[in-house]
Amino acid sequence: MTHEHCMTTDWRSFGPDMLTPALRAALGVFVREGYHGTSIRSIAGAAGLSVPGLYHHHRSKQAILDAIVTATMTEMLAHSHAAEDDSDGTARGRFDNLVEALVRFHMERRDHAFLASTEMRSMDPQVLARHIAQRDEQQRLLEAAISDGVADGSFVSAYPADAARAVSSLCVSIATWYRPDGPLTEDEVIERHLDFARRIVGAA
Amino acid sequence: MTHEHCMTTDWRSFGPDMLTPALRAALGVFVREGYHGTSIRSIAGAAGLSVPGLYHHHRSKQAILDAIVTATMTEMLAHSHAAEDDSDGTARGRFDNLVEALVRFHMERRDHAFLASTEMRSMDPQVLARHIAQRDEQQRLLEAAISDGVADGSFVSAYPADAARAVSSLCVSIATWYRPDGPLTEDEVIERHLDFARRIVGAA
Amino acid sequence: MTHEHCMTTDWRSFGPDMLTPALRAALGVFVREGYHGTSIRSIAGAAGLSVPGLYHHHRSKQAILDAIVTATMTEMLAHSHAAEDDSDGTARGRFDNLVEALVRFHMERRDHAFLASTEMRSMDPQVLARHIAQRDEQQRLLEAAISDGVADGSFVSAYPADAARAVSSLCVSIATWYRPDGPLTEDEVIERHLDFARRIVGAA
Amino acid sequence: MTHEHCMTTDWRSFGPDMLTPALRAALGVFVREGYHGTSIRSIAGAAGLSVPGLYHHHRSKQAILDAIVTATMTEMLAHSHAAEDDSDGTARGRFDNLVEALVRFHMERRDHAFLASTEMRSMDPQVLARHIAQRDEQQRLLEAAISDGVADGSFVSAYPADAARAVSSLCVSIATWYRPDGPLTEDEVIERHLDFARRIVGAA
DNA sequence: CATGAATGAGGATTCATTCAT
DNA sequence: AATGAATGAATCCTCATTCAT
Repeated sequence: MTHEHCMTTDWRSFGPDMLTPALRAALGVFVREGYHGTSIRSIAGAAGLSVPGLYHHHRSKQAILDAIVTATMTEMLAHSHAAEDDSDGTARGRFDNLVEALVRFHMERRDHAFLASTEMRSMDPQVLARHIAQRDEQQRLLEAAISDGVADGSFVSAYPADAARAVSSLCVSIATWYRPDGPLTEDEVIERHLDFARRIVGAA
Repeated sequence: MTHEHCMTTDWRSFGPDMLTPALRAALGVFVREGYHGTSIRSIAGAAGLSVPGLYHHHRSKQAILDAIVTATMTEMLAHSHAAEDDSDGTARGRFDNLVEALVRFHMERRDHAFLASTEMRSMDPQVLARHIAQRDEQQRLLEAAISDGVADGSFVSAYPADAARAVSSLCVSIATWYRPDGPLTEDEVIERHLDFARRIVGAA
Repeated sequence: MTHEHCMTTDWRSFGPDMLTPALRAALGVFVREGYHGTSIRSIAGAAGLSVPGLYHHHRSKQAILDAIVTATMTEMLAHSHAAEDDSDGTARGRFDNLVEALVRFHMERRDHAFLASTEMRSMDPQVLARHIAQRDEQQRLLEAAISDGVADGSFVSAYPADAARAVSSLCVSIATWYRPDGPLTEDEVIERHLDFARRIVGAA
Repeated sequence: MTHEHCMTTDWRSFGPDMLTPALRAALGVFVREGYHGTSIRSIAGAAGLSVPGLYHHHRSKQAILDAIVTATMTEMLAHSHAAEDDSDGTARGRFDNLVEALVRFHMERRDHAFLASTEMRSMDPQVLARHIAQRDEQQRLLEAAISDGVADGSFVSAYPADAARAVSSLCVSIATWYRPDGPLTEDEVIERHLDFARRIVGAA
């Protein structure tokens, strides 16, 4: 299965994110205090910048949120596409890779994913619209793999769309509780959630 | 299975919640704008009170959040206990009823549950501690049913604790997307999520 | 020396003041927190009354201050007049008694005197005017005794009015530091300040 | 008598104080209305600043009080030390200079001194502690001069510590009534209070 | 890019006071 | 006289944002 997306083989590994230091600092504060609980001054402080210095890089607080969320969703989609492209092309292969990519992303980009799923109500309409569009694209990948699997008999589900949402919700929720220094290794989390996901779709 | 809990048969039905009008108004604004995005003025406005009128009933914004969250978690636990008490006592019966109770609660008390799971970072340490204690009690009910089911062969799961968290996350996420006027009826949501939950724990 | 004032022989002894319990409670809070730093609610609390209960007795916060200050100054003047009436009528005798009365008053009615001298800037013009009138009457008693003493050679002072103010200031300042449980007994304080006062006016 | 203190010869003259315009404006309002009776808005208005403009310079209302009081006490101590250093070293010389310095300070820095002695109950514990420490240092200078004078026979007093407090109170009270446009010139006030002070300590 | 200064608008909270009961 | 409920105005302080340097 080939595609126009890059990163075909690298979707399992995560380097540093694509955020500028200022955005990374903002992310940390946003996650800890919430968007509205965060002041521009505390972002600037965390970034080691003066307030006007921060404004030199970003037009507004909302633009900072936008930049983080967009970069996050873009990276998540890139990993998902790469994972699917890297699969054997079967419904089961695509599903497994998509789930693994989602699980990995919500561990490796825990804060990013948490912010994106948690601050939707703080996004300006335009920003929110773009975010939802990207989230929906992600959702469609999963739904397609499940529907195809149901069609060819690999999966057994009476309501594939709901199953897709359930699997997706499950993966997203990982960002809520996973800690790198917690009791579970990354591989254990992947293994268990792949198991849960396969069960939800009734994989043989 | 009988118990000291009340509401033994009523756990499937939900009347109006136990919130005062002011708290109910606050809940609405909190859900729409977030705790920090909500001003006391807008709460008072939504409640049809003047600002000092609101303060007459509640000591602070945080106390309002506390009152809502505590009432919510208390009601959720009451329903869960009643559901379990109302079961046939088998692991499967207890699990089914607990899941159904959770699903119902996250539909019928969508805003309440959404707020409780979404504003943990806005809670003062003391409030947060009580919230977590109640959430943990809920989680233990589910875990016990699953573990018992695994022990007696009703369920098949290599990691019951993680399965309990997965089922719980799934139910909680319902509050994120369910709408009473959406495409799915309550009964459909219950049926499908019971199905997902049973699959996750490998019910026969 | 006889006069129309009562309490001729009792000016050395102080029973409970003439304040109602509510006013006494208010006095305590005013002294501790200052007039503007004190809320009606804290006065009501200290008095064991509800807020409307307090308003039943007193028209406003300012009326409370007025009642305390007026009662205080009236009592002080009564003691001063009684002390003078009780003297042998000589300049020296009147001066000694007046100073002793002042010193006693600023120890026995410490809070009252402290408030009266400290919250002049918080008094409404009308209240302030009455307060100043009473303070001036007090001052005149002292000045007259000193002037008479200078005239008859009992005292030696080139500027009796300034000496009167100095003696008065000295007595008033006692309310700032004197504590009943402090190192000095009342009699010691009286003895020493009588000494200082006599020296200031150059008593033989 | 030489010392490490500066201003050895200048202790009789007062230029503009060391306060910033904002602090000077605050001082005026504080003296007129009292600390608790003064709003940040009125300080900002008096200073020709917006409210946040004022906060740009000072962290809080209490910090403004602190800055004024600390500057005041520091200047008073500097003048007292300089006055003592400038004396002939005898108990009488030191006493005279200290009293003159105190009297001058309470005329030239009337508002400053009035605020410092009047708003002690409005100071936060930390601020209050520093203020008291500086006030005590001032008091010790006076006490030492008096004790030395009693020891060498220059003064006659049975209770030097109380005499020191009396002299000090007398000087402080000047800030309460002195007005530059009043009936007494500075020199007259100095002359008279030096006379009172010397009499209190029984100077020959 | 940093600094320092500035601001209108708004944040949560409390004020003195009133009134129906 | 007490209670509970209410309120307009004001409290201290912080917000996101801007501009001159």
